[in-house]
Amino acid sequence: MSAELYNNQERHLVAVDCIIFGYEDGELKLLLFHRGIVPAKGEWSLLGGWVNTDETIEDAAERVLMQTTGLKDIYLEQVHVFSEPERDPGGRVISIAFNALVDIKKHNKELVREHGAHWWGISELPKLIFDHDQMVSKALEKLRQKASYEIIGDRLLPEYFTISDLRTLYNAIFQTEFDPGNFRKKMLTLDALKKTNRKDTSGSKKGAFYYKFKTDSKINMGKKIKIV
Amino acid sequence: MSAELYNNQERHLVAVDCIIFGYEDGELKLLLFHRGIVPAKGEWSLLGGWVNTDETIEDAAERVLMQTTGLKDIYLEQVHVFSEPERDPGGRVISIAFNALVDIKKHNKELVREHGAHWWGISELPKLIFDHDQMVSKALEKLRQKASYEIIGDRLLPEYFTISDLRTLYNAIFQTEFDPGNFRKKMLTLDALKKTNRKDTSGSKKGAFYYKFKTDSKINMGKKIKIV
DNA sequence: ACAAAAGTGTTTCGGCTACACCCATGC
DNA sequence: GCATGGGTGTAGCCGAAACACTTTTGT
Repeated sequence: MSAELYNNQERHLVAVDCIIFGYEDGELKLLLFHRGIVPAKGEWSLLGGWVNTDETIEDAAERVLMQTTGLKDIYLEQVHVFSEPERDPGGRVISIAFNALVDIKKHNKELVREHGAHWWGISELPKLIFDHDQMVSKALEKLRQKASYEIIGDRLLPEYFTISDLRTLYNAIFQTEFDPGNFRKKMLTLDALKKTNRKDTSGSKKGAFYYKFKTDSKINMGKKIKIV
Repeated sequence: MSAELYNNQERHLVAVDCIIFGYEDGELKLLLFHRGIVPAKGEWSLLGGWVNTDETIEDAAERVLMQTTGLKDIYLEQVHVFSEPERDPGGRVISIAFNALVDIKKHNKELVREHGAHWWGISELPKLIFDHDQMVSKALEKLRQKASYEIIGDRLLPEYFTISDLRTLYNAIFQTEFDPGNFRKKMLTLDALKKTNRKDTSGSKKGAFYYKFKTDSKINMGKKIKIV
């Protein structure tokens, strides 16, 4: 069993591209980068990086995110593999798209600025290079699906937040307006949130209680996948 | 813009592994292979193949399936990328797992026999090489999710089938017993099936009408992804 | 006649929806 | 007091689940 067993086979460049979601000012946002290398230098793109021999693709995505945003322990999820031979005019690159959910408040703004990055509202994205538009579209689809089955705020919101914050996040994700009363009831029946006794008075005169996620997160939405 | 732009980067072997689902005798089955090359020669594995430079990973999966089973136009869906550096003792191979749904009746049995393949019931699989067990587990999860949102029989069942056939397939997929009456009603409300006037009398004295899928398949199960 | 699967009907239950309606407070 | 968002209550609707019941026909 040597490493040369498969030597007759073609080898490929493998990359990861990260769709970095954040949430700020009631809007779902994506972190995009001015591409620093040819081809398409200077255009907007997702955060990408090469996969090395001694790491998994998840490791690679984590490393690239750490180097660029200073964040660690980021939620990552595979989205889709893009492998059109001509997708990157610079050469044949197989790229795995990853969803990354980050708390905008926490990332290292210096690092990000250095890398020529900018947060864009989900509904006003610029044209992206290559097939990155497709990646974003798949990523959003996946994010919505995920958000349908579990509360995903724990990665996008700060530690303490109000139910209204959570609702506004969901409004942004699904581009709709959820009924405040029904939304609250649904979220509370899931038994994933812990009420604190502090209030946020910035949003209303009455003030809204802060909640936080229970430690055993990963609560599902009760919508069991089930047919018939 | 030359093909040598990215020449400093490490290149990797990229493979596809196909989880080939079929349905026969009321059981969900997987097509497994006696591996023909070292390492792990002779052990059971999924159908795998290398990705070439001039093709997408989907092309590669299609090609491998065609060469091995003689089938074309097979339903394929990406499942997950497996990239542990040590997952294959023969070398660092990044593998993309694909779900393939085939009509067992249609494949080229000669070709398959030549390749030392065998259909295994989903509940009595042998130990598989490498991380192929994990692949199967992810594949099943994905299949169930898919089956929850759309009727998937059109790839696994013959052209004409009874509602009972469809129910038995679903029973096999979800390892449960759906209520015959409720199942029938649910499937018919989806408006995806077309009744014929021929009957299958093999299953009962009364006989059951054959149905076929409406041409515009891809009907979803009415379970809209929706929260609140 | 009877067994056995096909197919229909009925009742109950729980969750979602669409509201109406209090509550607390800053102005 | 009144406007504003926070928070609670409730009636109606709809689909899932459970299960009784009717139909058909080979034996």
